Amino acid sequence: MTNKNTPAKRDRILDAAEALFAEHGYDGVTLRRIATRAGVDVALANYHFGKKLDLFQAVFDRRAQTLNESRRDALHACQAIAGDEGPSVEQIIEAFLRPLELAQETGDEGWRHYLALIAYINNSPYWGPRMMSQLFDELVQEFIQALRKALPGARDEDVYWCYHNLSGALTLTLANTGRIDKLSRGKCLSADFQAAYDHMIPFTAAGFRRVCGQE
Amino acid sequence: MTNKNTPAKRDRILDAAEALFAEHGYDGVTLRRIATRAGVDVALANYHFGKKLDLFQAVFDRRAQTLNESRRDALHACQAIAGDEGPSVEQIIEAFLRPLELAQETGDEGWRHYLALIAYINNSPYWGPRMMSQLFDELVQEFIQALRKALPGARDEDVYWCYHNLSGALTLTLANTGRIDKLSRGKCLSADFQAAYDHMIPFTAAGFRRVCGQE
DNA sequence: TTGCTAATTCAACACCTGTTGAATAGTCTG
DNA sequence: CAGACTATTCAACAGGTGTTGAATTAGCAA
Repeated sequence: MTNKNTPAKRDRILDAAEALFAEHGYDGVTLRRIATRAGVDVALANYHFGKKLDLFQAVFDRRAQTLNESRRDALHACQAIAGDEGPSVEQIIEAFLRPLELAQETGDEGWRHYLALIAYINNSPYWGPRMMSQLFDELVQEFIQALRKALPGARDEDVYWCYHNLSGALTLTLANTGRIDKLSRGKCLSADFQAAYDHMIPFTAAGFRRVCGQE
Repeated sequence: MTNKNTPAKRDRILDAAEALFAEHGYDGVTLRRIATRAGVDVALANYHFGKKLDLFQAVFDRRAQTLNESRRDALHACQAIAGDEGPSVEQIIEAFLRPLELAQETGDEGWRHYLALIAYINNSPYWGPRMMSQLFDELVQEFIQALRKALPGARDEDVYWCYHNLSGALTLTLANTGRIDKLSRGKCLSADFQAAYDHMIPFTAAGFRRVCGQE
């Protein structure tokens, strides 16, 4: 009988690469380090995924669909409840953020690493433009569309700049650098994602309303 | 006579390293690429700065004092104008952000690269905790102190989480990834820092007020 | 068992990495 | 001019890099 306690080596490679890429970036990680962490020979990564860049892409792809689905479900759910006039800014942002919190709280470290990887890619002038759009833009546009409806009369560019601020606050949260821990001398913990979102939602919602003239 | 049109090679190394580190990160840049861009032999970086890590630190250090001074001046100036009750949240955030805009608009590309480098470091789970505090925490605490005064009765942790959101929005702006250009189909340009700050100031100020119960 | 195929390891390649010590050129002082 | 010191290049090192083809093992069908 095959041992199903430890995941297959292919998955262990993805897990190891995910964690290491998230912390050190693409160039900061060596295939040998990934292989060692996965308990596997170097050549196996190549056999399963091809070049290093393809492995990077595979890690990035793996959880994207799941994440998009739960976010889309959350958006549609709050739209269904809200009825004709549509959900409020707060409800939309909540649908945008809470699925991430849920993923982070599963006890599965993989999701935490994956979201930190997204933060790395999104903040990188090199990777950001190359990789983010292909997987996330379509859904983001849906959220922005919903926000526009919740902010009648808002100028398009204002909505985009507001989303940019939201995206930045989220990105730094996902990166999970522990800097707020030091600044606040332990009063805030960057690993406490619930607290982060509890503050981020009213913070950004108020920003949207103010900039888009709805107060 | 020595040619003072082209800067000394030592400075050219710093400039090249600054630009490349900002775009590709520490591990994504090779000393040979830096040397080539600077028009200089590989060994010269070592002669002037020692190890690669020391060069990285030297790049990070070079403009920090200048930046901190202009930010501190801006804060003290708005405090002097405001008098006893202190400046408003908007004025404090303005003092926090505008010096960056000025640096970015000098035509000197160096400052743009430097601020992108800060974004890279700040968002990195590896470098962030190791490098940000030493140069920037003292002044940041001064700003947070001013914000506390402008938000009487606010809970400390709320102020820190709000600052975290501000810091995230700023970081993504400095990274200058061009993603908002694509999302907005050209309506917004991530290179347009003035527009970014014009939106970020009211956005984050409204967030502070809402979360800290001042509305 | 014998095959067959996919999964995995082994061994090695050509190349690139950061770093260094010696050699050369440049600059200023006396 | 000689001398001294700094700045810069040259040449090379030991070790690490991604990648590959052949060899080995495991899993399963007939």
